[in-house]
Amino acid sequence: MAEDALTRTRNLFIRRWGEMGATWGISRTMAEIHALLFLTGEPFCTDDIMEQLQVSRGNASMNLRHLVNWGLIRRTHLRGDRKEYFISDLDAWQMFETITRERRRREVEPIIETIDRCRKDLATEMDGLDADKQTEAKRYDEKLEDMIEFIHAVNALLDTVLSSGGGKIRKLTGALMRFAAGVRQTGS
Amino acid sequence: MAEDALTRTRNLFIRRWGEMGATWGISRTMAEIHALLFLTGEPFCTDDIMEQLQVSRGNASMNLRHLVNWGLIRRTHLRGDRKEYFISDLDAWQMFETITRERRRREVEPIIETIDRCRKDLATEMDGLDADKQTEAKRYDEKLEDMIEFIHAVNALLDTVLSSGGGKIRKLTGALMRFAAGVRQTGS
DNA sequence: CAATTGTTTCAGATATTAATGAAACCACCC
DNA sequence: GGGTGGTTTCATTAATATCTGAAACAATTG
Repeated sequence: MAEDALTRTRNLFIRRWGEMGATWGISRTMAEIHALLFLTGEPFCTDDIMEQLQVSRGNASMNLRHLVNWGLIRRTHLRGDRKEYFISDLDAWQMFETITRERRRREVEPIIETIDRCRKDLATEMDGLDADKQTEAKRYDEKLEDMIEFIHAVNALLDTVLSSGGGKIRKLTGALMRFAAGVRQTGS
Repeated sequence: MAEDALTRTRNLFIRRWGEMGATWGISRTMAEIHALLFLTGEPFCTDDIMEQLQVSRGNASMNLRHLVNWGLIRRTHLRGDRKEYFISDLDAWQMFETITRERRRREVEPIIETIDRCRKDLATEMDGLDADKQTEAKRYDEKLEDMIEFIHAVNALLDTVLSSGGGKIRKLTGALMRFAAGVRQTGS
């Protein structure tokens, strides 16, 4: 039947997107709403979403708000209509950028702070420890330093990729691959 | 007191690591066990872990198994001791690689399949649709194509980074940054 | 300013997920 | 084969996260 191919595609995509979101820290409904808006590119109002996804008003409202806070969708209005509509007009790369920045701020920054604090803590108390403990403390510190370095390296890499924008990603990857090949040949 | 700096550091790190894991799809206990093994680098048996983290035998056993399945820790034995011990001897980069590969296999592959299926579905039914629907279908397809391209680009980038190994990351990032700067100047 | 339309909140209900602990299991040794 | 030390399973319980729906709230209109 004519309409089914579209609807089926939409629903399948929405369901999977929702599941995927769930394995990340994003609630299923939130991911599904996003999928719906992203895929259609059209403005939807709260009632549309309630009907399409069969969720309650409260649920729809909450998750729409979260999505707006994340910067993944935005409010909009249709002329001649009092209702608020929501729309997703970011492309995949912009979405990635938004999510990355948000998660970094919410999750990575705190762990960096924690590690720094742990290391300071260790350093200040180092003197008071006997030899065995000092060795152990040193081992901890090395691990923590490694971790910090790793995080910084990934951050730097991400910044570079993000700031270069989606349009250039293929060029970047190409360059990177060539470079990596070079590094591998000449050794570290 | 002498012992406290070590213990405090350890516990703080473990707690945070656990929380962080929880916001990813990793259960708190699993992340905490991993943090404990990672930070100390020492072999622990099930009973050690039960005591250190105050969890039940079943919980410890289950999560140890998961960690082994993920490839993040491995079983080992101490001579003269029948018990099984567990150890984490991967560095941050190896961990990243392991987790990335695992998550890609478990979460990204399925969504690629879904999208491909959606697009095939759309393509085969395209002819039967009237003009409006065709336009809409086309729009869906474009979105899906974008998404696929994005995923492939990220995969390629990740492969490059992963295959180059942790030791070379700084060189890679440096090269990438220089290149990105070049691209930005000359335009896409 | 009352009626209408639309949005947000929140206490309680529901569903999902993780943890417990006792029992079953396994492998080895004597 | 039976005892011992160790590991795994799984039904039950506990904790979390999520969703609902009705009520409170805001804004707009006639």
